Amino acid sequence: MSEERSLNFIEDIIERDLKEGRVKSILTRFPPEPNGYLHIGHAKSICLNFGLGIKYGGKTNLRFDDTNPVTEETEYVESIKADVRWLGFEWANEFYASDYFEQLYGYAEKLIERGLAYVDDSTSEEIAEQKGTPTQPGRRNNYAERTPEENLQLFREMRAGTYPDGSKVLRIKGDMSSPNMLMRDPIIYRIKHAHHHRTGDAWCIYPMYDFAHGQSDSIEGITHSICTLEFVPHRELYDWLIEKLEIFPSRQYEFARLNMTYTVMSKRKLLQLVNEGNVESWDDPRMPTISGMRRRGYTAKSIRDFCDRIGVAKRENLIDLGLLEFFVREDLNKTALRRMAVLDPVKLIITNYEENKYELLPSENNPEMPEKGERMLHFGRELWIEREDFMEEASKKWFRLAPGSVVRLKSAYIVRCTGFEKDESGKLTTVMAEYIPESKSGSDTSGIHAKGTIHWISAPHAVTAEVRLYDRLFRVEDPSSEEGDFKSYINPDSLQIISKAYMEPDLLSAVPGVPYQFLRKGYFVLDSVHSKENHLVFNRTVTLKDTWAKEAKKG
RNA sequence: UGGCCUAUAGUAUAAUGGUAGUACGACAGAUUUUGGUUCUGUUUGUCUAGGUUCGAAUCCUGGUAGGCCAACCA
Repeated sequence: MSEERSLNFIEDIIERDLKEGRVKSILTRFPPEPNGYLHIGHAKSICLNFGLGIKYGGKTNLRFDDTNPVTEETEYVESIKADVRWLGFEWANEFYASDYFEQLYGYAEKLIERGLAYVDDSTSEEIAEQKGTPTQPGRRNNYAERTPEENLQLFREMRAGTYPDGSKVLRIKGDMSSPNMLMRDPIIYRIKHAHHHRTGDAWCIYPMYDFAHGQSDSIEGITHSICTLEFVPHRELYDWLIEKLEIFPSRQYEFARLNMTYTVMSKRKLLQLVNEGNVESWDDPRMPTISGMRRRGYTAKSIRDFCDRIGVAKRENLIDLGLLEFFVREDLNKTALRRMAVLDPVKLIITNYEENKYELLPSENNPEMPEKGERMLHFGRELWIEREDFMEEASKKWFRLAPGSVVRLKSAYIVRCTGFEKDESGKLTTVMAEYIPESKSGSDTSGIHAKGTIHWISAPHAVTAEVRLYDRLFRVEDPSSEEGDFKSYINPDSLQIISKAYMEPDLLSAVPGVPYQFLRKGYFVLDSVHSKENHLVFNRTVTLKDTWAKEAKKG
């Protein structure tokens, strides 16, 4: 799989750092905020960070960036850990920014003592107003004149809980006329009398991202701190703080985040879809979340291969959902057991086959893996076939059933269609055919060539199950870039429920996570949420490539 | 109207001053008891204008286009 490929720009940097001895070994980290579920964009970051650790014989930490107690929950921590593990990665250490609160507080006092930070009593509106604009410099207020002693006392009182939320902040004494807005005296501590999922009520002041992330990197000795492009402006502050604090010089590098067609990739928007009931949950199989994809039947390998292939660069991108599907099919084709299932059933009567007689016919479990063996299928007079496999008036390109046509029933006999019946409304109810006894699969002596092969299931032996077919969540390629509310571009037909499909009886023993290919219909997996012992529910992971559908569309 | 980041086939990504390549897609064909798989072939590209150089996708300058930055979010 991993044939030699050229390096991405981060690998270039790492190889140079290793070669020139700037670092002896590398240490990366995956640093999610536990305020939501991980999505495929995070998978790119996970594969990058952990992949680099593995590739260069280094290590990777999992660090929760839990500096904002009001948005973070233990539930998210657990789901994130499960998702990273499921993707196939193991972290060297599990850390939390909150582990470092005491140390970070010490750093802050150090800055105050050196006159590099001050306590500001302004409101957030005043601070914003004084900040200026990208084209106009900001101005500093009188609070910036406070002495280190004064600041130290105020900051200690902030920590002690003397002041209410929003009444004071600690700011860096930066450069109010910097073209980089982030350097204009950024806030590094704010007062929040809130319960933290790990530190409980021990703290009422919390560090901001810029005073936690880089410092955590340094504390852990992270050599290469890899983040997404929107943090580019933060790098100047990241480096400034390392220099002033005289701590381990981690370095930040930025890459372009993943965007994919027909979905959205921001936690805020995904949360909205969940909260407003557009999807069932974070792990709805239509969601671009890791948990949603897992439930849908995407494999960890296919996601890793995808992340590998899309590469790492600094250019904005919008990747075709079809590429992910390609890797899903590629993996599943090799591993999924073949089964027959009829989703939209119509009776097929083999008129010259004896009533109440059945025979058992073998069929391969996976043509890609002969060692997976065969299972036996019941064949008899009454079968279920797919409604779309019959056409009353067919063109010469039609290989399936039509009056007079000849097709192979997969792993069974060749049949010749002799007739059909419709109900009063004109809906097809039954197809009639005669089988050719000497055309039996494996020992075909009929000399007849059938152009098409269709799947089927013995009517008396079939079990029923619910099947859920999914389509893209949005009607447009890039919902976030369209006019107006992104939710107005939701695809109303993203979920189709088939309440009664017929399938092979051994599917009764299916378990979530084990993929099947329903012949000619796609890859399916048992749904981990809705499936019950007496009510099977299968999710369609992805369709098979369908060149016929494309041909038919051409007219 | 400031600063920063970016620009290579339809979509991604490589070529690190020296033959523009790879994957997906599309198209055509072969194989096939899944209109699947597999195999073969074809197709399409360096944003623009200058400059440096024997030689530029690559370096420089201007332009154009897209993205990011004015949260007590991360």
